[in-house]
Amino acid sequence: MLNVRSVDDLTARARIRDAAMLRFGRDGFGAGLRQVAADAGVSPALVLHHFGSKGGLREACDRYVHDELRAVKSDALDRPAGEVVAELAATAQYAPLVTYLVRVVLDGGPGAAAFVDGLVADTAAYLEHGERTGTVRPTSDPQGRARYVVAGQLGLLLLTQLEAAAGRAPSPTTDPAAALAHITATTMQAGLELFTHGLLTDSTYLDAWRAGERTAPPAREQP
Amino acid sequence: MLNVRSVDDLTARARIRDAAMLRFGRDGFGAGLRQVAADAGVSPALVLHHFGSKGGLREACDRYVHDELRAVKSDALDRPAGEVVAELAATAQYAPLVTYLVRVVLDGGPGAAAFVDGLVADTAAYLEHGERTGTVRPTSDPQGRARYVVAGQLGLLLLTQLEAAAGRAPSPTTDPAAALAHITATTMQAGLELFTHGLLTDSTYLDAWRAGERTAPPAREQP
DNA sequence: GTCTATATAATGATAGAC
DNA sequence: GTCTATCATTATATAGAC
Repeated sequence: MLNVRSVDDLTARARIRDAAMLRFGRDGFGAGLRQVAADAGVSPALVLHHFGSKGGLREACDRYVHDELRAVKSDALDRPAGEVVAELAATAQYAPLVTYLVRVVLDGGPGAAAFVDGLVADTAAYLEHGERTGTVRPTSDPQGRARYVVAGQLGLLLLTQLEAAAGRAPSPTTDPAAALAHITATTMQAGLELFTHGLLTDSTYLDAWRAGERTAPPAREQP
Repeated sequence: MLNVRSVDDLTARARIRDAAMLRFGRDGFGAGLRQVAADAGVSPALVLHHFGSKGGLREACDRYVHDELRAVKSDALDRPAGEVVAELAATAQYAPLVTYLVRVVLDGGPGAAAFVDGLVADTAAYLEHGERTGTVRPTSDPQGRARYVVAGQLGLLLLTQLEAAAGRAPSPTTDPAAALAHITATTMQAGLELFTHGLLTDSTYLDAWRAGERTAPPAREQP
């Protein structure tokens, strides 16, 4: 686990960084330095004194998240990445960190692809471990499957954020625990069913795909 | 189908709108009016003359996409929404429209939630149709399942965009057909396997979840 | 309808006092 | 380290000529 610290005994630099993560996470990287400074209770000039430029501030946030995440990951090597992230997101202390991370992915910068690559690799490793212990089915395309699983989790995160923004679900930044409970309540059942039994009743589509290899599926009149 | 029109015989207003959709879709809504005007080959002032404000321009783009999509949808009522979107995305003429749509969702405005709601509803209806015809398994949570499927497709779209931005995959805006082919090649097999057989070997997790109802899954030592 | 020129506000960034 | 004051640039938006 990481250091649990009170809010007051942070250096101004750390306070600015935290404020930036929260503000960028909520509003995107279009948010202004003045806003970040106000959130941190300092002058705009101090932000640039500590981080040089807006880009520097952003990089500092990226580095911080990266380091924290690596610490958490080494603490949870045998668990699925999605679950660890979900647990983090439900912890008030780490929720802004996850929100920021989602924003980085949504923003689509160069760091985003690398981060997602890491998620896919972790997931692939975890699924392979499941295969060895017999709980996960073997697959002909481990990488593709891991990609699919990660994509699903990212999409779910995106959906949750949209619904929170529309006021239809608890906000992950305001009430992280409630937000996770909401995701769980609305998707766990369906997700487990899908992962247990699949969606289709038989393998005609899969067989057709395998037969035609790289051809479009028989799309026109059935799923 | 919709009107096929040449590029030249568009009114300036339409040319500006198209340029805006493309630019906003590529760069996000932070893109400036000057850039849009330059893309359309007009002066910045003309953009505001026609649309009043940047917000007005954005609303015009939203309306246009909404109308086009409704026309396409009425033309493909019995097909899965994801497939229709994928087909559109692969058509050079409509690719910018899809790119813009993805941007709207990523931006997370009020229209985004409504649009996703529509996708979920369509998917739920389509899956129910599949249940009736016997190709899709019944579920205890149709809405949740539709949400899950839509989330997966959104996540896949997001992943594709990230990889394209990182230069590791063909760009959906530059070469739409190649981009779709790439998605298909990298995920269709794994997706079909997942939808046909699921991911888990047995129903212990599902059973445990159903028994505990609304409790967290037995996460610690297996998927 | 379309332009040039301009107003006004906000942005990131700098200089220098304390 | 932290501030106030200010700069240069860009943003959206307006006024008015053609």
